[in-house]
Amino acid sequence: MQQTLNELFTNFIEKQTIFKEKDAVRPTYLPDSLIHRQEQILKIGRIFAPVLKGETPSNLLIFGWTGVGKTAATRFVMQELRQKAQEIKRAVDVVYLNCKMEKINTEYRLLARIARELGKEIPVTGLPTTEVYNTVFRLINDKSTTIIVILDEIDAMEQASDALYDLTRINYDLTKGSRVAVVGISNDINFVERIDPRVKSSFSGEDLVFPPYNAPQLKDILEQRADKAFLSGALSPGVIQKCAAIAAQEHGDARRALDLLRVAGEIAERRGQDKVTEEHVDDAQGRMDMENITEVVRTQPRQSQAVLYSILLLTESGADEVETGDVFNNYSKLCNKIKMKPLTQRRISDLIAELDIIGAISASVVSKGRGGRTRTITLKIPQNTLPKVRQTLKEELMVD
DNA sequence: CCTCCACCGGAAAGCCGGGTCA
DNA sequence: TGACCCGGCTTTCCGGTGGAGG
Repeated sequence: MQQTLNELFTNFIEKQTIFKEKDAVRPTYLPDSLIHRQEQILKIGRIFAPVLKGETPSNLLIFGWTGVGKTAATRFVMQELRQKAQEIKRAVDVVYLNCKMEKINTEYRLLARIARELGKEIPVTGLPTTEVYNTVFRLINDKSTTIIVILDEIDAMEQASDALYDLTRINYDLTKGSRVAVVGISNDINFVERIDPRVKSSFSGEDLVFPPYNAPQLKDILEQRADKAFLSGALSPGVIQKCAAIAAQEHGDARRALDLLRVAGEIAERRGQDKVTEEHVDDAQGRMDMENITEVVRTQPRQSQAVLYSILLLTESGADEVETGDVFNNYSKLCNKIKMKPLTQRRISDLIAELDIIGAISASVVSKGRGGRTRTITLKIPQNTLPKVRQTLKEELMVD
């Protein structure tokens, strides 16, 4: 056993048949140059150039589907800007925050996070929000610098417009020449319509929309990355084309294209083949779909899982459309069986709505006249991943 | 045209587990 | 130690409602 494992490892190290530098086909990799985004990069640059003269730049909102280069372009510009600022000895700080991933969705958290970025630890909770604001304010004020706060996936902060307001208002109170500019990155164009008008006005003027990449553009991007990532000759002709074509159909998502290419490579590698083929791309696509879905299901709160499982059971026993009432009854029974405290129908109603948002089900309110008003629910999990999802739910809920 | 069903969904308030601070 | 704060989840309360059936 030991022998073979050892062999496996040495084999793995010595037998590099596919990848040269795998990181280059990860979406987080920032290449030396971003192709097909020159126009946007220049525009961002134009907006922030005043920073180099110590002037206040405007706030900026950037929109576009996922994987169209918003984050990459912004990070790219900031990198260059910081470099230039260093050359001419001007203080510029860039604070990059991903609101969704870091769960920054309240005033308190945003302020605390910025404070930490500026070198001051703030407890996760406990302090009055105004005190945190004052701390952040002092930090910025004393530093006499321009701080550019990048809020990626800013939609996650929708409920916390106070926080955004704070950030845009802070400039009026600063006394020692410090400045704060905000870059909001969102994949929802309607985001602006939903935010607080006070905040909206402070973002007025500058916004930038990133169009999706088309298939040829995606092909260029993949080729640029593949050059670094793969050994020469490791890709069969047509592989890149195929990844580009698939991703182009899904709103020109470069992240998706890169993931496909990387996973296809991994599959080929694991099978001990020295060439990535189109078939590997197909397999990669299937596997990614399945993994994404099961992962989402697995990481759902237990109560949500119970609701989903109830819907799944009802669907499997015939009906392809179920209603809130049915789900609730079934859910109650399930709770009884697995000894879990059942929640109210009101709450279940919300959980159903959440499951709709994450795409596991599709639910829409319909009126059935005398039959009352309810949600009509259909399961949205693809047939081929259904067994795996059911298995996952069973394990999570520990039902037999 | 009116009724009335079976929920929807907003508001407010409670509870809990995390924390600070004097 | 006790007063107080924060965020997340949940309950309680309750007014609202599209449209089939009367």
